[in-house]
Amino acid sequence: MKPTATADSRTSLSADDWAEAALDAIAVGGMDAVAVEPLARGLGVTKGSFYWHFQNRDALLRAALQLWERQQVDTLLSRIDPAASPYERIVSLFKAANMSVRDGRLYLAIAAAADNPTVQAFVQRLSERWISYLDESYRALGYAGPRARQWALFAFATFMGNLQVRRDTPQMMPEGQDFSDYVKLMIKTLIPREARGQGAEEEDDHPHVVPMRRPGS
Amino acid sequence: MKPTATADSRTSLSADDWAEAALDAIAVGGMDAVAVEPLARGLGVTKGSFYWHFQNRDALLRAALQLWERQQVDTLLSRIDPAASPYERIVSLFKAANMSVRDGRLYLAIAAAADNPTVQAFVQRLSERWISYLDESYRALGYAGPRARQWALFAFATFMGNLQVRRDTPQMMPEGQDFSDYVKLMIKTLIPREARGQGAEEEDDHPHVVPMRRPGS
DNA sequence: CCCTTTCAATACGCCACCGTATGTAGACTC
DNA sequence: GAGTCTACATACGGTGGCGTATTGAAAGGG
Repeated sequence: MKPTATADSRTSLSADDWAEAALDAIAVGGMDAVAVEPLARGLGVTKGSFYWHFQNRDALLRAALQLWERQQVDTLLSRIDPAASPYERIVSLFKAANMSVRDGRLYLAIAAAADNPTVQAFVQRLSERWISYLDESYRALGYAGPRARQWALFAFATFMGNLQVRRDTPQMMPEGQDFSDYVKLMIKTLIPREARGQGAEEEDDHPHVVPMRRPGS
Repeated sequence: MKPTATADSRTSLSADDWAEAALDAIAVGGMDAVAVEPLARGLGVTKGSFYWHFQNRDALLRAALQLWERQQVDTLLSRIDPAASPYERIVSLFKAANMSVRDGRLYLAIAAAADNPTVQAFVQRLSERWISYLDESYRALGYAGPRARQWALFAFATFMGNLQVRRDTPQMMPEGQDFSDYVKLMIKTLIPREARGQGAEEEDDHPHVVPMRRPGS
């Protein structure tokens, strides 16, 4: 697992160690926590070390964001089990979003700084990836283009919103069985019907969610 | 519309002017933008003025948050038309959430600082209010206690997520008719069935799809 | 007219962080 | 065992924001 460059590690630091420390700092204190001297203190060195590895603060930020993007893409790719049904893929994505508290905070903190030109491209690429992944899953569920995109955005927004609620008002989140029910409700609502593996290939305007009889009015 | 204390206003400032300026700054630059000297510059004065109206920066923050809370409660109360159906109330809440870009950014920025002890109480009270409002609406739609609460949280999270997407990756948001369809999809999905309110205008091309039926039917 | 009150300008010390310049201990090189 | 490269430490100047202390000016009140 590598020393991870904790303060007691006596081996010398690498640029990646700084980037990881920066991500940890972002998850806790937001983008402004990427400050050279505090990070150096946390790593048990002085900024003399930092300016050997990086040209300036922004270079560290870019390195951290690249590391973040790689990690995000990895977790996304790890969800792509080719044998899995679209339903399973969306569900596992949903559960991944609720898994690591740190990663959630990290995502939110970075996204919140999307007005920063250094950050913008990363956030856009990542968001696009997630939404595209969802989009494809919904297409595989039989939804036509625009509809699939709408469902994908809907699901993505719900993911993000849950991250937020968990971060900002965790006491609002139900616990235990109630939480399970909550998640199940969202999953059932966001993935209507076709839990079955085979993707329909219909070209209709709206979800071809056939086997639902109309409400008898 | 009151002078709003723009830089050219020659009348002397009030504490409320500072609080409003602080809210504007938060909406644009986050909590850290509540900085005495920059705000003073924006108002066309020096911090000599500020420290006459406030004891310190945190006092301004509290004043701004109180102003924010009042405004939020007002917009919430303005949604409570006693004659409106629960359906209409949720819909109008949903549309209110998509209305003012500034207010959205404001909410997100403040919520993101919920770890700050000064901010925490405000965010919790406000979130609780919104969720309770949704909760009651869902109860009025016939959902039992835990279920109504789950739907309320679900809807709230979706609201927040949409705010985020609009702030961080606005180009992901559909536009024009596609956006309308997107909103309609969310509304139809989040408010299942009981569109009893006669004000519900459904000029939709296909019959109202029943999103889900109780399991084990 | 003076005097108080209100609102603001100016000047100061303090701290945190950025970036640079330079020093330096250890390893490695031959 | 002198040179060189690596990975830091130290010291310095600069910037931006906080808070305080002091001064100033205009308005209204007696």
